[in-house]
Amino acid sequence: MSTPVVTRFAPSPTGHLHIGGARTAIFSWLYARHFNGRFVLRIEDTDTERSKQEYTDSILASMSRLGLTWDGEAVYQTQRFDLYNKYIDRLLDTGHAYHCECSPEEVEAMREKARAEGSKPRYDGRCRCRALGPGPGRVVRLMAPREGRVVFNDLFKGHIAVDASELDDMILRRADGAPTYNLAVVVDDIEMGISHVIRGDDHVNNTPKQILIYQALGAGLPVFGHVPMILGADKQKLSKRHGAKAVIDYDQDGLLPEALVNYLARLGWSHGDQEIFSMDEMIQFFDGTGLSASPACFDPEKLLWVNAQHLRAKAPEALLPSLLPFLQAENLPTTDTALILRLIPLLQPRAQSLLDMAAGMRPLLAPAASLAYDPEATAKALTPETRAHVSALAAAFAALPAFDRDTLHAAVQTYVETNSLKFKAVAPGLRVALLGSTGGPDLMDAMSALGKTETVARLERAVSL
RNA sequence: GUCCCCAUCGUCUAGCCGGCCCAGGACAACGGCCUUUCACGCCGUCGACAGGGGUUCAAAUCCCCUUGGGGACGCCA
Repeated sequence: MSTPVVTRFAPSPTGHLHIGGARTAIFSWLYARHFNGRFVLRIEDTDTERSKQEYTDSILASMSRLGLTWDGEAVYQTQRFDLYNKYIDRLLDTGHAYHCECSPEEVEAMREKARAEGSKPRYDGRCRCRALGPGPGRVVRLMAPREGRVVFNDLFKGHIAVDASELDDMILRRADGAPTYNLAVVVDDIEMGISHVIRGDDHVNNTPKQILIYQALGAGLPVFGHVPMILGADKQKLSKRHGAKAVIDYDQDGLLPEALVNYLARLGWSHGDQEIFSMDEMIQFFDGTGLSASPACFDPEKLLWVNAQHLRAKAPEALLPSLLPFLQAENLPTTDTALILRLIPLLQPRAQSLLDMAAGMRPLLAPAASLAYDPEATAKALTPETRAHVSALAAAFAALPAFDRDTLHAAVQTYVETNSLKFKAVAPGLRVALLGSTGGPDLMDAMSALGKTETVARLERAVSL
């Protein structure tokens, strides 16, 4: 009988969900889903200066977009101050916390001094034994043990130990009465029944401090798991400059949510040599093992490749809704969904993103009148001689009983043979006449998808220009 | 400065309770094949165990040191 797994994601709404946060959320979510546990959300909005409702909304929207479903309602820390105060009072009552009247300036001076002496900057605990009561300008501090070691076994990083002398009497309640981060987190994790605290690596140093609070409270410890950070391509901490974009930005780039999740999960985690995972496979395979202990560099190119794999694996019908906005952004007509559905398979092997795909559809979807003919390609491929071939072929196509790729191919083949030509003698002209340039999907596929009327019209129009 | 963590190809990684590894896969790069173009795909090339000490018959795998990297040291979260 093991305890149920409950994990959480606890963003502070001071910005949009960026990929680093998304990745820790992914691991936390995967862990809960893998063990059929619960995954809950907590909004750490106690920094009223920087927290904004629009960011909360944005973060929740990004989570949904990525498919990271959470259980129950999100919890807001600003609504639980009574709870935190109850715990702080309990700590005060049991002698595990005390009031301190040192000013921020005094504490800063202590830190300076410690730094100058070559030790870790910390509060020296001078108010510990003064038995001060509450009062203006006073904070509540934890009566932290001065000796011993705080040790824990990290789910991903293994054994971690910190000497108690490294930790100071951290503030639990600010002078304005508001609880501090570390206190609130511990109280919430206890109250919410979190079994596994899976969070970013930047919190490893908070963990020993928080463990001290658990111990002062006489509460049992959850399992802690710190997932390594993501670094930019230059190995520096990921920032806006290094491509640390928000999840919503990737929507605009035409990335599929499942591809982004796949890439982010695979960054730092592995399951043998497998690169491409469906959401279900990730849930099935992510059991907390296989996660690297070291930071990983974000690679936009591989992300794009992963996206391409997902793009190709997806059914055209499933792709259509996500593609439509990109076509509209390209000012392409989107009313003929049957046509777009026929076009999608032609572009799937040629596009890495929905953005690519929409751009690649331009020569096929744009009205023939607005088709751009590449001057160089036209000059080269549409000579008087090839124009005659295109013209003749257009006539032949018009008479075709069917318009599938095989029929078309046979028609071209017949034309080529009866005129003792090579396939290559007519193909480039046909292509430029049809699409305006030399690149793009298979000719027969393209013509078949466009249909007889449009194809013939395009060909005739091109030779008359 | 102090503390914590980390260290395999340019990047993500497999391997890490030692021998199957003159280190495997993927992205990128480069070359080729396929081909009506562009792609896809396929084949191949380039390319790494940070350095130094140990332990051992045997170390990428265990231990120590050095170096390098990251994180953290708030009345922010």
